Amino acid sequence: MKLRQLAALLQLSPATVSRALNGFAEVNAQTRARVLAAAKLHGYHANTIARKLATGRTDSIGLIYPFKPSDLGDPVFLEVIAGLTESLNEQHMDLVIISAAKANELATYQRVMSGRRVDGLVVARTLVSDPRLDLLQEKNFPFVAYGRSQQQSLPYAWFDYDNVSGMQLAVARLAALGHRKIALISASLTMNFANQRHQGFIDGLASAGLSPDPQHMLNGGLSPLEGKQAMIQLLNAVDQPSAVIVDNNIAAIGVVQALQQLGKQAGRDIALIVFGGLPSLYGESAAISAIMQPKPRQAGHVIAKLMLARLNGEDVAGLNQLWQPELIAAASDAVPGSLHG
Amino acid sequence: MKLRQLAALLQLSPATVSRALNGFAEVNAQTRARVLAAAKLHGYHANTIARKLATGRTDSIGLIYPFKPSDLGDPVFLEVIAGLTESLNEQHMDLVIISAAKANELATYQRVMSGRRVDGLVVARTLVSDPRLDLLQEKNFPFVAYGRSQQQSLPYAWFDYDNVSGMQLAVARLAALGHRKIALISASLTMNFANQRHQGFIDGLASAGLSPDPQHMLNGGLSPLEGKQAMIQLLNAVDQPSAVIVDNNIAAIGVVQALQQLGKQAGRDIALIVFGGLPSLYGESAAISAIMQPKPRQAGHVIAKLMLARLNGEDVAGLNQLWQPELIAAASDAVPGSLHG
DNA sequence: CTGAAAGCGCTAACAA
DNA sequence: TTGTTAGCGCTTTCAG
Repeated sequence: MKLRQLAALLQLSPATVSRALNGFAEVNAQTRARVLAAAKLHGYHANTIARKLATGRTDSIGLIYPFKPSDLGDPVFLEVIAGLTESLNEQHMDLVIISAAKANELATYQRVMSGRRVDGLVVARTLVSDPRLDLLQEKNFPFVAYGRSQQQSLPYAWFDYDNVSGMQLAVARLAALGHRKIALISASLTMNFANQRHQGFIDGLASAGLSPDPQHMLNGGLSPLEGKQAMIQLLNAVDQPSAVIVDNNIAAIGVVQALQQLGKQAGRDIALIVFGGLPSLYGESAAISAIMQPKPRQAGHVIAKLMLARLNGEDVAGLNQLWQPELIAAASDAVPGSLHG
Repeated sequence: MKLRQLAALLQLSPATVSRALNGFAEVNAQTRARVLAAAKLHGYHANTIARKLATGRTDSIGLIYPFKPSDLGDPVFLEVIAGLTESLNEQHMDLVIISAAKANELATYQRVMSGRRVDGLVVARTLVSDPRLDLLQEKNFPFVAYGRSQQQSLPYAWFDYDNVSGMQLAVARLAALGHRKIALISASLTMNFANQRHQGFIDGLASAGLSPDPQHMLNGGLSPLEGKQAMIQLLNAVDQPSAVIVDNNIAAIGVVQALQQLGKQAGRDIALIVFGGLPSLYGESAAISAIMQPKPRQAGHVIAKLMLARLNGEDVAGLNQLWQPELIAAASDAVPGSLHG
């Protein structure tokens, strides 16, 4: 069933039927009722593609996604996506997930933008210096960044959790417990979240009157294996820290494995705080202190809102949201630092 | 930049440019080279929407997805999706994820099919009696089921792991170790995978000369909480089983939590086998015996292949694949059943 | 309030 | 091998 047929059936022009269906005000109430009834009766739905071509909009937003186990394992990210699609669907928009190998990621952006496959893009896992954002800004293509970057001269729409303050919370807590040797296990510092958390760590130490010890700051870990290796290195160090902060929950899994393997226990032998918390599916989750990014699903809703505003032509300078992480204290950081010196 | 402009630039007709770009054989080699060079130079990419309208294809397949934590936590499912998008993207097709609340899931199917938003649909988490498959078959809309159903009179394309034989493997292993009181924790038996595993359980017991004990067959669990409750019930039962099989890895997380909480250990106090294995991120994963569904990413590739064949008009009767699960033995089932009776 | 007509940007017969 | 000409199914001016 297509529009023309429906119109013929009703003895109306396609234009009127289209207007009735799309809720234009000028249509006679009775006519509209007839049209809607007939559409329902015959199960008519407008061909999405044709409508898209006519209106110029695709009613979909894209997420270019290099599928990697580490992303899939991040429950916060997945919840954000879930919230995002929820909100988009309310607006009759789709989320199109486009997988791209890391190597040709930029080329994929080019292709998607140039082919107008989507109305806008969500950029996740931002880098400190992010060529994707440069490209999008250069082409003036609508996007919302989930996470910020540090090299953009022009404003852009973004949502982010406050990585600096979140890490400061963690350090302040440990310092208050008397810890003076606090270690940090970071993801690669080219990733913006890791870079900011790293900065927050240094800031936090400074606030506590401590100075950073390069030996206690390991980076590069965004996998369980790397986290495990880093933790083993710390535990075997001559100058062992009394507390460890892990800046991401994927590496944290390896950290916990390392503790198990060496017969150590978080909260007894060493203090541990995980940024993002252990994946909620993880059994011991409740026992590990965490800096949590609250309400990830709602964060997805907000990203959708920012996107719609951007598509609506609102000034990007106002389209930012910075949410505060929260400290969820549990047993794992309960070791007073003084026991260890 | 649109096709017409590019054509004008090259002093060619739009048709020729289109043909050159789309690899039609009749185009002069030199002409094609010129066109491709110019397209590259100007970063021309065909407008996807216009192409879609002209060809009648959307070059995308859909996955209608009720976002729930349990799905997101299932790494096998996520890997399958990853593999699916990988293969589709090779064919320049997208996977469109459309989120739908459980309540209006069927209505969403109607809307998507009628609006021709996608060329085909992947149906996941099939039910023993699945109205979605009925609807798709009735409308003759292309689809591939990930998992089977049991009420379809007509053939359809599907991919599935052999749930019956997988569960038989688990039972046979435990029986061989001397266990005579084997319990099963199942997801809802309206879900086809759970139903089939349940059947495989009964079959497996029969092969071992054992008869099923209703007290040891609990169902309804597809969440950590439900798994935990079921396990606690079994552990506190007067007639305690010496071995437990959990039919899904989400509930299994709760099962492990229950063991921890009651101070029991899998492989020492009770034998445990998990269908699907514990999520790979889970620390103790390696220690838990599992029936694994091998190569989920390749399974995604296969689903893509089946879909393309279906869109190509191949007979659905031949478009099925049944993969065999594998037993990965570990310490968790090492308790001889004879110790317990 | 409704209709006629002109596209949206591309592809695909049919001609040449 | 290339060009001409119609559409794909809808929306949207512009008239009426």
